[in-house]
Amino acid sequence: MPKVTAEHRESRKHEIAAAALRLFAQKGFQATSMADIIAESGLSAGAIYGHFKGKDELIHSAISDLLEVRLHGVEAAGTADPVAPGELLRTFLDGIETEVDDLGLLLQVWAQAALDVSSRESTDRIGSHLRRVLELYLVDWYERGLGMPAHEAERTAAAFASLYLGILQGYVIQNTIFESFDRDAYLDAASAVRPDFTLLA
Amino acid sequence: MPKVTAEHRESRKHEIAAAALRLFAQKGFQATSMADIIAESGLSAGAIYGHFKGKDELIHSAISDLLEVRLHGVEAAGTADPVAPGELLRTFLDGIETEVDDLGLLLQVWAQAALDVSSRESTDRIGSHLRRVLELYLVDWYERGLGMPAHEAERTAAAFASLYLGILQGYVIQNTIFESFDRDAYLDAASAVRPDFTLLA
DNA sequence: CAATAAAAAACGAACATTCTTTTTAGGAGC
DNA sequence: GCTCCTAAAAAGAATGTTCGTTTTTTATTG
Repeated sequence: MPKVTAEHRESRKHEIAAAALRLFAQKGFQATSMADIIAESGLSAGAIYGHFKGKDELIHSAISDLLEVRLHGVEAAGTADPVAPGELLRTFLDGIETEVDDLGLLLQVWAQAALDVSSRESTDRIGSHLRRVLELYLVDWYERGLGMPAHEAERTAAAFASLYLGILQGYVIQNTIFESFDRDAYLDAASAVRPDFTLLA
Repeated sequence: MPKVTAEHRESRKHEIAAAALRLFAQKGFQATSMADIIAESGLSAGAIYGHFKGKDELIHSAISDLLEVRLHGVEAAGTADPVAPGELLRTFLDGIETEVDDLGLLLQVWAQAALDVSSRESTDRIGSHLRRVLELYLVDWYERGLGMPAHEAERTAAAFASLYLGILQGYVIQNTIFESFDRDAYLDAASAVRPDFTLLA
């Protein structure tokens, strides 16, 4: 009686998903055919369908893999010293750019999230998590870095976490689409953002 | 109903493109079939193919229409008094949300722009234009609203225009994907952004 | 240690759809 | 007569999926 290590089976799934993601970054989800994925993975149709019920499941699984990686990258963070928002953004982006080899892939994921509920829930979950982590860093910075009172630091951080997340998303879009995008200038501007606390009361 | 004038022919094209855009917002570009578009437009296959060489041309034409509308909305702006950035963003978003009935459509366009050069060029052109307009408003605000010296106002505006554009893009993404997105909080935070001029020297 | 049996994984040609596009013949308004 | 359209059919290509077969892997037995 043969025994199958569940790990090996899982890693094969991730292998296929990784091959699929490479194509998704180039052609998008729908324009990537099963034949493409079969060729890129170096396997056969039957092999793929042994691991995934169909193309939809493969897409969702690939997206999950991608976002999960992102999530672990964020978890790994955490420092003793408060970090300035500008540096924080740079760290996040460095992480993303090493994990995701083509940032354009994120645009595909967001577009897909706009179309079906399941993708949207995954993306929402990871995005919200990312926002929370950002918020914690900001509280730390406003409190220990700028010397703000605790409850004021929390209020400001809560308000600005979404905004910084938006700035990150804007970076991804412009970096992918705009030919003459100046990453450093963008991040310099992001670093020069100061909350006007009087307006957040 | 049918007329002979070239305008009517053009307006019929826009009609078809508008019908297509409605579907693209729901299902994305590739998953929308010609049969879908034919049904939604209320016309026949022959009519559609009389106006467009094929699906690709229809997609690009529809995207162009969408972005062109956006461009005109921006052009229409221009006020005597300097406008605070926060209010500026609200005005822009109001414009976008009335012109584009489903913001998710923008996510589809950005994803498409990541995939093919032609879409990317269109999107880049419109985006850059939008950025320039933003920049002009910002110069005005920094100079006349905040009383900054001209050349400093220009430098600051140049640096921050991309950032504000990114904030807008982040709004679109989060508004589309995040279930519990708080639009007002996001825009309030955006309004509370103050450039730290010392960091932009 | 080899031989073997059984199960899992992989193959890949074939299949049934679905899709885009073209073509047909005809009708309505100017 | 000219243009724009309809309705339907169908060609031709591409797609997702299935399934009978073959290969590889694994545990057990002689």
